[in-house]
Amino acid sequence: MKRPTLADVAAVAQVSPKTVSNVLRGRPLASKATQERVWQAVASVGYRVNRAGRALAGGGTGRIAVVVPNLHQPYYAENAERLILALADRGLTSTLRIAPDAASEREAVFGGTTADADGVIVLPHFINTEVLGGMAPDRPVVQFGSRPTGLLDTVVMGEREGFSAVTRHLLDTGRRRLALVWNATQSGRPEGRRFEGFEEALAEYGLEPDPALMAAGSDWDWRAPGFEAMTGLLASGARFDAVLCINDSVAVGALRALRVGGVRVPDDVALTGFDDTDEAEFTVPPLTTVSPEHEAMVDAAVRMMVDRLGGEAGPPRVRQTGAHLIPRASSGVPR
Amino acid sequence: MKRPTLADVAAVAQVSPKTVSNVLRGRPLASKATQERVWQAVASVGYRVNRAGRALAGGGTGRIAVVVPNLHQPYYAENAERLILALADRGLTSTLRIAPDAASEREAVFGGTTADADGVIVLPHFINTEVLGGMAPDRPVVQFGSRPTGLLDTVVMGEREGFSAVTRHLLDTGRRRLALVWNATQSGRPEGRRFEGFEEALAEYGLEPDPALMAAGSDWDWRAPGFEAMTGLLASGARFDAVLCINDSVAVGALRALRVGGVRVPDDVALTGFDDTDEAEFTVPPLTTVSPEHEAMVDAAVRMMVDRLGGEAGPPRVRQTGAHLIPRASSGVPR
DNA sequence: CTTTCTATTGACAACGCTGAAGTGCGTGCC
DNA sequence: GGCACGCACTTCAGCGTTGTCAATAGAAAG
Repeated sequence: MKRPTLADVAAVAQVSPKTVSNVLRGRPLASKATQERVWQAVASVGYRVNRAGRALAGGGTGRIAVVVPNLHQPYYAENAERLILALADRGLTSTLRIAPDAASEREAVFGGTTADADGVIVLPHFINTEVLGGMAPDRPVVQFGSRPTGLLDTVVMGEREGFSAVTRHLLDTGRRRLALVWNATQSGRPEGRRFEGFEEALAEYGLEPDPALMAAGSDWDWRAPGFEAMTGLLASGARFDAVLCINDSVAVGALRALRVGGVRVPDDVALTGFDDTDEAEFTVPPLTTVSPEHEAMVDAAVRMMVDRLGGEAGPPRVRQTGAHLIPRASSGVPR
Repeated sequence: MKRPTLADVAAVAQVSPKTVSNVLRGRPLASKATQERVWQAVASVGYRVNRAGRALAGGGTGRIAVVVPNLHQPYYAENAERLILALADRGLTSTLRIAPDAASEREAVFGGTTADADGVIVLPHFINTEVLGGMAPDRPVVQFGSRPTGLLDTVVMGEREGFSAVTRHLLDTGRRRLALVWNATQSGRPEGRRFEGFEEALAEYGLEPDPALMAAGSDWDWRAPGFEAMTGLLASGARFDAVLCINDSVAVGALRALRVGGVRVPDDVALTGFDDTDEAEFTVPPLTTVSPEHEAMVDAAVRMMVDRLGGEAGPPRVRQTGAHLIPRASSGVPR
């Protein structure tokens, strides 16, 4: 009736509970024969570990916290899903935490609200070197995306390569006046690896970014800010024949603004996003975007986590994945 | 250095650990004065309960599992977010589980994979009376959306009212040949409360559903099936002046198919969705949809959960919320 | 001035598991 | 033959919390 415990398994296998525990944890202490017997006993009584007991005794919780700022942005939802499923493949359960502001993000990474997890994978929105303030967490933390701080294991996408690829793509197809819809930054101007990729590609054509063609949405990467920024750019009277958005959601907002403004995509203006979220495939017209190689990123993040849980020491590592262009109709050649 | 325990609080407050526990759980056993003292001690040592200890001792985990089939569909991601945040408001932590198939959904509801939760809120994709097979779970389970089985507490949206409202809206604005893009059903024909709403509204105009104007996507409510179903309908040569989709994602897929087919929305054909997901606001043209009153649904679900956790007994309840039309350009009057 | 309550608090033994520290017993070595 | 050693396992105590039941004190009752 009651859920079976280690002791029940032990009784059946004719060994001590501790031995059962050792076998379950994969410790190479027991003989082959004993291991065999234990596993059979486990199966026969239908044993499943009691995580509370294990956690209390110091054996860890077997749980990884996945921390995102929200789930309504496809970028976060889709990556959270990929991470959770990948962790499950490795036998790790996960618990998702939504940290909508800087304080809760920090809390989630450094303990408080995720005390019941052995490790944390965070898709940060606020974290930066300043926020961390030199603190190092007391358990494995992997940062997924965003700028490395040097304090956490981090997986970064090929932001620079990816963005220079879209930029080149637009230049190659004859666009010359490239506008940017960015998210707000401290400095008030676009910055970061993606922007570097942009400059890099322009330079190859002997061009430079034009400040008059840059629009920043709010700090939050999302559709409405993209819409507003684009609307503002249109109202400014600036002339451009392509718009590069910092990500897909912003592009979806921008697309609508272009439509409202009577601008045809791609005939009058080409439009591109970044991230390869599902929504990009079904916009009208479908959105050209950059794939950050989701599989590779998730794989790298999970692998780093598993290694650290396995006791691997050493300074924070940074793994970089590639990025490739996904050309679609939104950046098609004008008729 | 170490995380403070009940004993530490007890020492400061000059009472036994058990009394501290009682105060923390809100038991009305201790005197006012003692309660006061305990709370101050808690604050002064910065105590936070150790959930593993509590769970082991039988005090519950204070955790609610939110179960969804996936996170890449906005409907699930957005509602999971709302639920998680609403639970947090009530002081309940949550753990999100992805159950992509019938077996894991069942497992999640009946224990196995969510043994570490005091209760479960499930946004089902597979659950039906048959799958449950008369089983009653041994802890509070609230079903969010989908068809009630009579076995679980359930929150349902105003599906019938909502769908009859969109239907009437289309009829009121002069549309007469209404097509349906549905998800696959056992019977192969559209069914369910939404369909009833459709029939009901048609009947008011002396009309009947036309089988030639019905298209079913795959079982999965998602964009690609919507695209395929719509493409098929267009290829069939059927003539229609409006398309009602079972939900927003399907509508997004259908919109693209219409566009590819050279059909103008809303000039040639009006298009509608259901669910009021974020994506509906930013399609081109923006999508007319039905809001299931998210706040009310989430509120009802959380409230039922809290009541059950509080020990409320009785047979499964069903709470129904309303639904209202959100008219947008996709169902505008043709010029 | 006992006796019986009532209100408040405490002692104790779990809960299921794991780290640390053994216990035997057979081997290999000089 | 004596001794150290390694192997295969076990014993023990305790992780932080809670339910059960006992204990204490003071008040009310007789």
